[in-house]
Amino acid sequence: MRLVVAECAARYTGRLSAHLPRARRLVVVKADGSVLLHSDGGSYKPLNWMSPPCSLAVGEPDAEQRAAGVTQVWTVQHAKTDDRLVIDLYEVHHDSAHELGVDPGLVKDGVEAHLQELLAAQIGLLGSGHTLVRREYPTAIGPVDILAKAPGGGSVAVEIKRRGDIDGVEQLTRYLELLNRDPRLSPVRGVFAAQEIKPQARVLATDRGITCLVLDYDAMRGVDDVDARLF
Amino acid sequence: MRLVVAECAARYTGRLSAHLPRARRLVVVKADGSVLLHSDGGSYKPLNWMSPPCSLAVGEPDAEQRAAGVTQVWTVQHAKTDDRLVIDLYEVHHDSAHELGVDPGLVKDGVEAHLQELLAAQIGLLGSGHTLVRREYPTAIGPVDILAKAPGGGSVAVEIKRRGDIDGVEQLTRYLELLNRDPRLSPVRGVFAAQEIKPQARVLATDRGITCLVLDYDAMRGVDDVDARLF
DNA sequence: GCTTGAATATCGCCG
DNA sequence: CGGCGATGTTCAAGC
Repeated sequence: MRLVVAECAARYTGRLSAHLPRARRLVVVKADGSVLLHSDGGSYKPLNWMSPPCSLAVGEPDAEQRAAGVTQVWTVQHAKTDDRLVIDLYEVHHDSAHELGVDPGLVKDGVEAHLQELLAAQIGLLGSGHTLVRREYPTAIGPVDILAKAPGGGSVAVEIKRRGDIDGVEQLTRYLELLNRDPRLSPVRGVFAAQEIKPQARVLATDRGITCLVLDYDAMRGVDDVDARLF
Repeated sequence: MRLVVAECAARYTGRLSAHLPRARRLVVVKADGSVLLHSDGGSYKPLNWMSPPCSLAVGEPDAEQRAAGVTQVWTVQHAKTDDRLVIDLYEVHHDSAHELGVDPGLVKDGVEAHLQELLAAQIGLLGSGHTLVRREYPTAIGPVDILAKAPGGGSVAVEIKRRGDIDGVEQLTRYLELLNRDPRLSPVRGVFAAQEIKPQARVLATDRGITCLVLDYDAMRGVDDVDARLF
């Protein structure tokens, strides 16, 4: 990522034509070639930008531009469309480059985390007599969403998804294999819990002796709200 | 505007809950207090952000965070809602501040300018036999969008708008009054061209003997593309 | 000021 | 890869 703070003007052509009069701005050049032009206010949206895939060519100003103070002309061309962003750079106040690496990305823990929280609080949904051991029960291959004790002995491992797909069943299967090696927990039964369980996932789960549990998010929130009002 | 490149992790709560695992990112703090967290890829949208109005408070990490390597904790709180973004900063690789001043902002010369360009290239849309005199034909009260020669003698003045409103008809009327005083051009007929013409504008234009011409932007672009392919 | 609709929308899911 | 819907949407125009 390259960060440039400079006096600049820009012209964009693509779906529309637009231009930015000369002003001091932040120019961000990302590793994928995309470019953002940011002012010191507004929302997260840049004044102008070019989305990837695109390429940046640094050129020389012509005589007229040079006389006006332009030191560099950047042409950012989209690889697939004819979208083009041309930036005239005047005085450059800052210019630095940074290695950032690949980003793990944003994790939205909205619904899934909330479902885990709610199911832990309403552990009886697994069946009468179950007790919570803990959420995010650690194993060598990652934490299990919920681990509970079954009333008749043995344990229950729960994998929670917003949408229950085959991947989730596979994940739970790996956990179960590991957990069942632990004599303090064994036998460990599996519960695949989700707001919506795909037919293929249900077939696979059932075939492996895993119980499917469809979670009614609104109903669970309702119970939670009632609890909250009681205390 | 402050630019920080640092190892960081973040948590956002507001309309949803989300978190960013630790990674090296760009943190932009704008003059209005808004904050952007950018990775080295993706689109112009930040991984996470806080929109203005908001305030940034820099705090100390607690013992546990300090042991994990956190050096600063930034809390960005929205002024009107309970939206909050908390950023844990680990190693800081870059930190600089820049005065940018007020930005004049983006000027969209998109559709109207493009329509003028396209109509000039497809001047036959005014009727068979018309020839272009010039775009932006200068008058004492400003340039007329397009001036053309009519096949039977006389001229045609065209006012182009994206959305044709009464104001545009008034504008064209003023131009026509002026242009008709010029014996080299007279008689000058008026054409009011727009992607969409409001009923009131159409009534006024018709009443004044001005022709209304609805422009099909996509079709005109299509013709333009065909031309481009031929050359 | 509120409401409505477009956006260089972006983003994720589903077929 | 194309289509559809949601977005912490943002943004501008109309009323």
